Amino acid sequence: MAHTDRTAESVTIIDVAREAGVSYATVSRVINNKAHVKPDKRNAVLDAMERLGYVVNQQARSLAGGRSHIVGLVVQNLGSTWMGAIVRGIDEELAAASYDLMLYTTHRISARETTYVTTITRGMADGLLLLLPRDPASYLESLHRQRFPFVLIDHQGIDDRGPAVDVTNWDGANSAVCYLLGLGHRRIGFITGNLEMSSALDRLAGYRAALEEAGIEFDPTLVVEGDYSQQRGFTGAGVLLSLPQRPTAIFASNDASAFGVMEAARDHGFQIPRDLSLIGFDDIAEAATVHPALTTVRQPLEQMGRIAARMLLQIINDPTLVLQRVTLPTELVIRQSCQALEH
Amino acid sequence: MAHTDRTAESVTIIDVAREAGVSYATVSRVINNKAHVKPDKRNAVLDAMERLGYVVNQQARSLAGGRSHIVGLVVQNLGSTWMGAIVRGIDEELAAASYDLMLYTTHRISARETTYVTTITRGMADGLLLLLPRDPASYLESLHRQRFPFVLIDHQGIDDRGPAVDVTNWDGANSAVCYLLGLGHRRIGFITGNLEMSSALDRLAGYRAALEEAGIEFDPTLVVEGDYSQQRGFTGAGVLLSLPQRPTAIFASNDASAFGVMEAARDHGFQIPRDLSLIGFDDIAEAATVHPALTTVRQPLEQMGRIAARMLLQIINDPTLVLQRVTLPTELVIRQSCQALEH
DNA sequence: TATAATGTTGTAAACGTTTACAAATAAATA
DNA sequence: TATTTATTTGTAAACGTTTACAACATTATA
Repeated sequence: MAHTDRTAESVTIIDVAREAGVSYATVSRVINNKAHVKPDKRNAVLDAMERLGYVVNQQARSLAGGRSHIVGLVVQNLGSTWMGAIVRGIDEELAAASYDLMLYTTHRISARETTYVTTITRGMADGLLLLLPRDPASYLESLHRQRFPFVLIDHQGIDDRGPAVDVTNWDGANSAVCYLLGLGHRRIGFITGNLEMSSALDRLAGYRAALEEAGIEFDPTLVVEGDYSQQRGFTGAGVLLSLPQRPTAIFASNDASAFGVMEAARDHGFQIPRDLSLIGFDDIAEAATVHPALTTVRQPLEQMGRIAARMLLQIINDPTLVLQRVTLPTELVIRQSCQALEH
Repeated sequence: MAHTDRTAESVTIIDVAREAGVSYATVSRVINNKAHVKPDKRNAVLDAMERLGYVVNQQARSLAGGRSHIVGLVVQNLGSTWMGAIVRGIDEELAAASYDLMLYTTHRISARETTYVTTITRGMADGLLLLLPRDPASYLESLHRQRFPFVLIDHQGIDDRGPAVDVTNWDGANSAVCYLLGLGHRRIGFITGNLEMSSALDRLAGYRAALEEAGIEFDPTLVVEGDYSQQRGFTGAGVLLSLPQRPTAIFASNDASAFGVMEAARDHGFQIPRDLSLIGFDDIAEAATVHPALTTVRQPLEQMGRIAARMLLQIINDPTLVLQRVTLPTELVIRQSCQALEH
């Protein structure tokens, strides 16, 4: 209420102790919710804290051996809806535990790798969330050796060992293609993601498996390499649609490239879904608002973030814990971008 | 090279001092590039640091009264290309100064406002970058009173006082509309941004001024309210295109809503630019790859981030410095989404 | 060469916490 | 009630730095 800015000159644990008439150790116990404090003293401390507008000094706390209450987030870049959703989930979960988020870009890390990771692990952060690091092998190894808490998001890890969160990429791709097959499509184009990422590989494998199951021979000309960008989706679709025997449906490895396919289709005078069926992957917000609304494979992005954060917090609180990889289910969301093939 | 992980057990300034045969104060001087250290000792320390793999403990450093080398970034959400570009600029600039980035969401701040801001200012961060906070008045005031270093990005501030970075929103909108007028358009639709933001207000004013200059009476039915989202751009364009006297051109307050206009135009069977000219604002990456490529008003997003970060660093290093608002120029980027009106 | 001025180095205290340990108090047992 | 045991509280040291100050070494000036 009225305790606005007396705080400006730094209220310490000692000020609180004096105000409450106890020792500073007792104040520390109250702050950290430790046992062995009588209810009346506890209340006195709480009151004093409120009155003085005390806030803990994290630096001092973590220097003294406690937790820093900071989690590091390693990302490539923040400019995608995809990332935004995951980070939102992470942030919500961390906020609930009053943890803060430190941002590290992979760009920086690769520069002075080991030193940088050491800097992070040396006190600055209690744990690390690695969001799709392209080639994390080297510092992953280092983190592992130092037994520093970390969780991988949407990445296979070095050997599938250790805590991670991902989704059923193979299943998702597989069911998307099965859906198209069910609609009567036989020539189904595929635009890959960035093939350095395991998610892209898994989706490709899911596509191929679905065709194989259906007894359709794999045609490499129907697969073009992309990189999860709208631009590459556009050019890839351009190639596919210019084929002598063009595909009647295209499965794009993510929504962004599917939007590129939409552009290309329009350029070629094809209407979706009448002349071409289209499926994406991710279900980012735009997928529902685009026209025609995009049929796509939903990844529970926000939930991925939440769960990863929760796992990390668990490990931080109990370092002996050995958590396994969590794989969340994908789900085919049927909208207006596909239709049955007419003969 | 070979100093991989001896670091695991925490190398301190004292270890370095022992190794180099000097006192720890000297080591501190070397680390902070202070004067009064003989070259040979300086080198001895540098060598020892390298040999031991020393990295500074930020917590201890800032507790002892130094800088934390952390800058806080306050944002609403990370899911837009727009934000991604700005943050990239910020990150690059900070990396060069070996500053780290702490992420704070406005969502969190509003919850326990003053306390939260105090927490940040009390040691955790040396300064704050405020990226488009919707209504920052209350904590802005608090920051100002505490003389805590901060820089506003793309926001007017309480009274236009204090350090900030923004762009010529009015000019940009004005020149876009002038361009359309030059092409012969007279009925020009406008889709606003989120009118709680000053940028949206400025762009609207620029639009109105251009019409007025050209002696065209302002027609309120040609202005529909949006919120910078693709979705609202779509619905807004729907309204405009269904008008008995539909506009021959639309100026959307940002690229995302312009993409919505594209969808709507297609739905109505209008082809851009033949039947409808369209201009956006921002020049995000997709603007160039979309089809037809979008004519738009470019904001130097990455540069905004860079400059804001640089200003903040300046203020941190010299708190007496009084920096003024920096307004960067926008630029009309002409692509394929507009054409001259035929009579 | 003696002295002042300047440059270099080291010692000690401080920053705000946590935590091991000791002391004091209260409760339980004989 | 005397003694043991458990609970509560306080004191002191530590975490890894920065920085004021004092001490020492060097160079410049007279």
